[in-house]
Amino acid sequence: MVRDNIEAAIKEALASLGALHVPFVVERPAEMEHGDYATNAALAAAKILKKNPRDVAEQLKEKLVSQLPSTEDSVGVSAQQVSLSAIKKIEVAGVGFINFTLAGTVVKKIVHEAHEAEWGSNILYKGKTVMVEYTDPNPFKEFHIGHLMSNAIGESIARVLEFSGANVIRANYQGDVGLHVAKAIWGKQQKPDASWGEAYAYGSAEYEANKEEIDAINKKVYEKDPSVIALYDEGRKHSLETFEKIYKTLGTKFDTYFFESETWQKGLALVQTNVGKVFEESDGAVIYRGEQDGLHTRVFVNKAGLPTYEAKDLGLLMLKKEIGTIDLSITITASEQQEYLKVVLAAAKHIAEVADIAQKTKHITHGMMRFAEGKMSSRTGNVITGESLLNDLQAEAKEKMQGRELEDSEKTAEHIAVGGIKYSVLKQASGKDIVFDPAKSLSLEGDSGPYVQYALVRARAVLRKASEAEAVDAESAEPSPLERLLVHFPEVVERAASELEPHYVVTYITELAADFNSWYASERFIIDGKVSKHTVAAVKAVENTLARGLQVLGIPAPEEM
RNA sequence: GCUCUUGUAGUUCAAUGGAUAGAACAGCUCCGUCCUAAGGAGUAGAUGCAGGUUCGAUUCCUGCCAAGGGCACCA
Repeated sequence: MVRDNIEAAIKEALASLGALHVPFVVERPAEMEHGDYATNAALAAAKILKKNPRDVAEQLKEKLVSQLPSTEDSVGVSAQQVSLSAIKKIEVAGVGFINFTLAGTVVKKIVHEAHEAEWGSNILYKGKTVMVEYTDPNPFKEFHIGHLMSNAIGESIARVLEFSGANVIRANYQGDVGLHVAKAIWGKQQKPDASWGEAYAYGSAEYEANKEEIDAINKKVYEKDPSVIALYDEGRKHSLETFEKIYKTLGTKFDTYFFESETWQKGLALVQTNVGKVFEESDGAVIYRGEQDGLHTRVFVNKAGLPTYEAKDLGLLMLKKEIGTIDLSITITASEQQEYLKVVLAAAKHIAEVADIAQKTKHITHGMMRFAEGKMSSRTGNVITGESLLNDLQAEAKEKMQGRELEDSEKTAEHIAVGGIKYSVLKQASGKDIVFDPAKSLSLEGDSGPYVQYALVRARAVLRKASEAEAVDAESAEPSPLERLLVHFPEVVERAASELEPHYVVTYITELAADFNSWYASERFIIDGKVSKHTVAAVKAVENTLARGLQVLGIPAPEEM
């Protein structure tokens, strides 16, 4: 990437000025007049050297210019090997910024080769194996909106990491034992004709009145007692199959599944062998005193001797470790589990078997999805499940498309619904609550998944028409703002990968889509059956970049809409 | 009470210690025979409060205020 080359050159120039280890950034300036890249290196160095920033900037510029070849032969440079010779202009500006403007030929070259080149340096995570655990729904319960959020974030992080060269293992951890299972089974026993969802709802509602009976079932499930096993297997299978359909719609394919029915024994064993060392007994339970790490105390094994979720999570760490060498393990959950997981990981770091994997674990959280008031129709009463949300949005999308002749309007509506939800979830930095407005998420006016999808569809339509037109050579003009924006895509994804924040990609492709739409509205591409090769190349680059951007976000790209 | 997270236009979100805080929606003005107008152009509008560090703070530190999460056998 050009950016990397500039960064390396600046490092070299700084070193020759005697300023080592200066923290600086090379970024896209807010203003196009400031060039294609800008750095605060001189400002940062001036601080360390205790000199005037402008003077340092001038010196730095001199060094950089002296590194430029005297002949401006940038035409023979390929997109991957753009060197400093690709730079047309280096300027000192403002309080001491150094701005770089790329040679027009180089911008065009990068842009026009983009559709062929394997983009991205693929260096950041090259050779690294990263496990991403996300979605985590519980069999016997509904797939709710939180799972949708976890899925959207996890899938995009997985893809962004893959873009950066990582080998990603997608993992899903599901609670197939526990009280919720017992409630569902009890409900089904009482009402054999009810659906599993209704059975669970009934069991939940009746739990207090039938506590003993349901608790007994819970124990039987753990023990795989023959009296419940048939019903258990049926319900579990039904849930998992339902989930699998949703994953398919959402575009996720998991590599591995973990279940609580596999983690609890391992976790329990880990806790038991460390009582007196890591854990202590208190009031009949086994606890970890998180206060030693500035956290709080949590119960790992309850009075009855059963493992809590904490112990099960230790068992999960064991299972993850058994998969093989993992360089980074990412877990995505709702933010309400943030403090909880800190305690579990703190305890795990004291246990030899799982200390290493605990050390490598990063927790990414998402807030709750709240709904803009009064704008959500729900067919299932008060509860909006992930499924019903998808279905409602799909129906709404289909309605919006009425009058259009599409090959597969059902599929297109699905793509729009999924894109609308995912975009809404991914457009902001993770951790905060999301206010979801269904109408806005499907609207083509303004920031939305469909808006970006639509820009892509338009670009594709132009390319189709252009392929029927006569391609003519055009005078090579200076690159347009749109083309200059296209150059930055790889570094945006790389930043998303290094910070595990997909929203950078969302912001970027939205800007790109808007710029393209603006261009589209102001320009006629095909005139009298003729189209400039130049235009075709630029549109192709837009199409390619939008498609890739959506792809790393896990947002489907419809062919038409 | 302790602790974590978050406070940016009317609303929903951006901003890597830097250049004039950037978008979208809603508002107000405009653009319809043409490659998908499900679009586009323009306009107005914001950093919770008070200190501190810095050449420079939405960003870092301290205090306050406000919202949300967590704090013993649920997940």
